[in-house]
Amino acid sequence: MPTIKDVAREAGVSIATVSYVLNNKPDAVSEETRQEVWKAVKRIGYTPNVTARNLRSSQSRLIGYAWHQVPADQVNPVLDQFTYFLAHYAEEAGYHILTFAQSPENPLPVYDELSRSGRVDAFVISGTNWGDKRIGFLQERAIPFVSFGRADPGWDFDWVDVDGASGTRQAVDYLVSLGHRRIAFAGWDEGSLAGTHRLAGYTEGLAAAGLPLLPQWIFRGYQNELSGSAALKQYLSLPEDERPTAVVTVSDLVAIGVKNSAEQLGLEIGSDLSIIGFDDSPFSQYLNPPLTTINQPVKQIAQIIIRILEEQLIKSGQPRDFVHELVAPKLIIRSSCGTPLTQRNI
Amino acid sequence: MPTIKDVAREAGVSIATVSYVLNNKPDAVSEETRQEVWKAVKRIGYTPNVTARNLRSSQSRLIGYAWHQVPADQVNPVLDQFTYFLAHYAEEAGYHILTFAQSPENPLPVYDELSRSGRVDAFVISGTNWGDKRIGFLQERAIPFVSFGRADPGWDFDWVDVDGASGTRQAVDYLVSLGHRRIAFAGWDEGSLAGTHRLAGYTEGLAAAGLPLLPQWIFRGYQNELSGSAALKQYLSLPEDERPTAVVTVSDLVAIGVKNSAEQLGLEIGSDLSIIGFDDSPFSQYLNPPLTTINQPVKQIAQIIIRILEEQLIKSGQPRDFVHELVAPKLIIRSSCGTPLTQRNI
DNA sequence: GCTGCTGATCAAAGAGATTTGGGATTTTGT
DNA sequence: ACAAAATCCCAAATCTCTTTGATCAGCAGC
Repeated sequence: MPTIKDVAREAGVSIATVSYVLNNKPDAVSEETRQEVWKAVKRIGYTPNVTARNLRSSQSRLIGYAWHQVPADQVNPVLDQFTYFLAHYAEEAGYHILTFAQSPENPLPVYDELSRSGRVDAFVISGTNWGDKRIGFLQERAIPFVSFGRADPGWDFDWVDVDGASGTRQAVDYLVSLGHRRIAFAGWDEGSLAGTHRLAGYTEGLAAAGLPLLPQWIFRGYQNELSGSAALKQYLSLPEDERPTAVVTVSDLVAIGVKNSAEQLGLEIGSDLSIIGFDDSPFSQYLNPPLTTINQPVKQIAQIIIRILEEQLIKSGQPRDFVHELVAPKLIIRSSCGTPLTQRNI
Repeated sequence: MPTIKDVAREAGVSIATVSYVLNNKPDAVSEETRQEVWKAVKRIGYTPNVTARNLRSSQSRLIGYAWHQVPADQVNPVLDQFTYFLAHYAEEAGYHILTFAQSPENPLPVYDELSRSGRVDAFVISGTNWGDKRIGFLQERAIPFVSFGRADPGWDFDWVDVDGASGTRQAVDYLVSLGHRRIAFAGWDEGSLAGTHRLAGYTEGLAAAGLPLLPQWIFRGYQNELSGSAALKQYLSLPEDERPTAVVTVSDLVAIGVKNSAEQLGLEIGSDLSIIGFDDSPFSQYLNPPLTTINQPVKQIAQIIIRILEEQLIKSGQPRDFVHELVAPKLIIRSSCGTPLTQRNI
C-alpha cells in the first residue's frame, strides 16, 4: 500500500505539501503543485491511511451502537431499520457505526472499554427506560452520546424520541371518528417509560373526545402475545354495555395477541372488534386483516441523532445546550378497524 | 488519558517493558516487574490506545459487514439476528463489526474504500447470488472475506451457507409422513440461487417418497405476498384430483401470501391446505394458526464465519484451502399442517 | 543596500503504541 | 576464575499522518 511518502516522492514535493493538498488547506499551496500532487495520487493509487490519521488527531471517527439481544420469541420491530439509517447518515458525516453486543445485566464495562481505548468517539444508545445506568455513566465521564429514547424527567441529556403519546392519541382520534365510544388500551406494565407515554396519549384522546374512561379498559401486561390474550379476556368479562368495541395497543405484538384470541373466540376483527397496533412492524401489513398501526419515523430519528452528535463532537468542550427532539409518529390505516360504525348494518 | 509512558514512569521501567507485560510476551520480563507494572496500570487506570496499537501493527481489528437496505414492504427475516451474533463472536475473537450501508447498484466502491484506507481488515458478505461482483473484486485484491451464502459453482472462496435443499427436503418428508401425496412448491424465480437450492430439496423429497411431480405444482414468483396468492390461484385451477393438499414455500413471506388468500377463499389452513414456510421469521409463530417453517441456524453460521475469518487473518499470505460449510436448518413444527391426514374425518 | 513582508515550501516534532537490536547483569559450565 | 550463555531490560526505530515553526525567494519601501 502506497503511503503519503510515496506520493511526495512521486510528485517531487514534501509530505507536508501532500498533506495540505489532501486536506484542502486553503492558501497553503500553489495551484500548480496542487495539480501535480493530485496527479501523483491518481498515478500511484493512493488512499490515506485512516488509522494514522486518527492517531494523529486522536479520534476514531467511529460511533458505537449497542446491538440489543432480543429474546428469540420477540421481534425487534424497528431496530434493524434504525441501524441501517444510522449507518447511512453517519457515513454522510464521515463516520462509521461500530455495532457491539451489550450484556443486558451489566452493560457499562463495554461502554467503558470502547471509549477508554479510543475505539469510538461517541455512542448512540437506545432502549432506554427510567433509571438507565448508561446515561449517568456516560455523562460523568464526558463521553459524547445521543439517546434514542427518554429517561428520568430530571435528567438532562441529548435525546430524540418518538412522541408515543401523539401516536396513541392519533389512534384514539381515528377510532372516535369512526364512531367508537368504548375504546380500551392494552399496554405494558408501570415500569415501562414508553408504555407510560403511550398510555397518556390514550387517556388524553378519550378526554378530548369527552368520552368516559373505565379503569377496566386499561390492561397492563408485557411485550408478548399472551398479554394481548389476557387483555381481551378482561374486556370480554365486562357487561355488554361496558365492553369496548375497539382496542388501542401498546405494540403490534400485543395487538396480535388480542387479534389471535379474538379470532379463536369467533370475533371478527374490524367489525366485532377494531384493533390498532404500534410500531408498524414489517409483518403488520401481512396480517389478515392487515393491521392499522403507528409508524415510527426511524429514518428521520437516525438523521437527527447524527446531526446532534456532529454538533457535540465539533463543540466538544464548549458549553452547549442539551437538545431534546420529539418526533411525531404516523397512523397507518389498514383494515383492522373496518368501516365506520355508522355505516355497518348490525 | 494516561499513556504507556505514564505507566512506565509510575512503575519505574521503560515503555518497552510495559509493552511486554501488556502483551504477555513470555520470558521477556521477570515476575517481579510484571507485578509492578500491573500495579501501576491499575493505579493510574490505564487502557491501551487501540489506534496507536493498530497503526503500529497495521491492522484495524475491524470487520466490515454491509447492511442491506430492505424495501419497506419486506422483512429481512434473519439478518438482524445474524448481525447480533456476528458482533458477539467477533468480540470474543478480539474484533469488532463495522456496519456500513451498501449501495445496491454499485456496491464495490465502498468495499474498496474501506479496505484501501485500512478501515477494516476483512469483510463478511451476505445476500449473495450468481455472478456476485463483490466476490471477484475482493479475491482479486486479496482482501480477506467470508461469505454467508454461495455463488457460482466454478468460483472457489470461503463460504458458509444454510443447506436450503435439506430444509425443503425435511418439509416434504414431514408432509409425506402426515399422509400427503400431492405437495406443491411456491418458489422464487430462476434467477435466485437460494431459491434453486430450496426447489431442489423439494424435488428430491418427492422422488425419495416415490411421489409424482406435476409441473403445475411448481410456482415461481418473487419475495412478496402477491407471489403466494398467485401460487394458490394456480393450484386451485387444477382438477380436483391433481390439486395439492400441502404447499412447501420458499419463504415465510410467500407462505403468508398463500395463507391469506386461502383464508379469504374460505379454506382452512391445516385441514383444507397445509403450509410450510422458510426462515422462521420472528412473526411466523404469531400467525393464526402458527406457521410450520424452517429455522436457519444463524447463530451457528455467525460463529463459523468468525472462525474461518480468524484463520484467514492469521494465515494471511500462506497457502490455505478454501473452506465451504453447509449447515442444516431445522424444521419447526407448529400447527399450519394440522394433524395427519389419516386421522382426519373427511 | 537593507529591512520587512508575503507566499510557497519543507523539516521535524509529535500522536501512542510495538519491536528490533543491543547492553548490562546474573547464572552456568569448565 | 573466567568465558559463555541466559536473563532482564531499555533506547531508538518504526508505523503513517498532521501541524508547527522555520526557511527561502521575491518584492516593495525607504
